[in-house]
Amino acid sequence: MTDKKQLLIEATIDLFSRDGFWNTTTANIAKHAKVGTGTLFNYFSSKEALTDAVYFELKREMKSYIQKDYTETKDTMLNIEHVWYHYAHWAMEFPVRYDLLDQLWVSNQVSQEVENRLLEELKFMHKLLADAATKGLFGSLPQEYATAIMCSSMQAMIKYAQANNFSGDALEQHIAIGFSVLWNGISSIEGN
Amino acid sequence: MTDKKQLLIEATIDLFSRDGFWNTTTANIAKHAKVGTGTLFNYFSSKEALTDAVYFELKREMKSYIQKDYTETKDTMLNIEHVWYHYAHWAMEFPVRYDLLDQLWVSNQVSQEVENRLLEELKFMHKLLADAATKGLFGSLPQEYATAIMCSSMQAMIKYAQANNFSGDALEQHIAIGFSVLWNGISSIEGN
DNA sequence: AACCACATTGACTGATTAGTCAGTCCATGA
DNA sequence: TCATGGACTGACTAATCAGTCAATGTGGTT
Repeated sequence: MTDKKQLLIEATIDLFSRDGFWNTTTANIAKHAKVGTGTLFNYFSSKEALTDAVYFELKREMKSYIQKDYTETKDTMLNIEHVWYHYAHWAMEFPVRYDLLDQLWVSNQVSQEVENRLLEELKFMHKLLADAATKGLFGSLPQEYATAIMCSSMQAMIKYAQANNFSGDALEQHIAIGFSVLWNGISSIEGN
Repeated sequence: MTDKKQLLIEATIDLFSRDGFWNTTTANIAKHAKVGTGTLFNYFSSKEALTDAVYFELKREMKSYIQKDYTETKDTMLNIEHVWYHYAHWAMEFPVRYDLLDQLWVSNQVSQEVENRLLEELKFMHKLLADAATKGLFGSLPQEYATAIMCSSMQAMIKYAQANNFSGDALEQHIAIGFSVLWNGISSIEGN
């Protein structure tokens, strides 16, 4: 990854997360990266391509952070809890990056092609969910629905933690409680 | 409410939900409402004012739908369940409106002034949550966090129902299961 | 008919934007 | 010292948009 390319991605992260995709001009991104506007288009063919690159970079970083210290155990719940903890910590450590990831995910700025490439990249997380479903940890809930509930619970948990500036023990406890609410909720549903 | 005003709001709902706020031009809205572009600005001082009006209208409709057949009981959980059911049914009956409400809520297109006016309008729902917190139904969870979890669970439940085109008994069951997951999760947390 | 008040219109404007391109700069090597 | 190629630049362009306004249409009153 070129120096300038990384500079442009960092500038984009800053401006997108601060002003949003639609209020950020390519000229401004170049200015913040301290390069000419033309340079941006040497590295990225369009604003969309730049957005894709930013999204990919953020998800890749998030994945690396989660996989750090990750060793799969036989207890699938523990594995999922690991992901829950590390995702939350990543979000609290890099709030700007987390907010932008959330923003790009909710809006539809990211191309299908990048989403597909990320399926490959994040395979271990999908495998985790498939394991849980196979083992009956989701009761009668379809795997996709259980996953959706997990994602939205995570979002709510992190947002509240950010809003209240949790750190240290208070943060740890909040993350743990959030996981309990989720897991107790899901496992309260009986299988067929 | 004038005829043309309502026409413009309906056109805006259609186009915003289909193409998004940023890809919808005022000229296009006017065209879809079959009025001149100038007319739009006779009724709404700006695109932002129009957006505010749309958001207010949608929330007002949603509230009316929920309050239909609503009689407060002493069992706060039942009251909340009523809201859960009716909100879900509103979303399934008016998916375009629900999607747009969600979109406007996530993005920051709506002015603070309208949000404040809506606090008044939706007071009965906030009272419901305050009651639940007072009665200890949220255990040791702060009311704001419990509320956030409810909102995100609702979002996930509705999105899944829409994606799978649930209707009839399947829909009823899905809504009920969604509430169980939420409520069992929340009430699994002990009070202090 | 004549008049008026006001609703409606759409061509127009000024501002803004993604993307271009002719030219500059500079490191390398002969 | 000069030539070469490619990285870099920012003024520029074509397109787009929110919002304006002078002209036109309309319904009511005398």
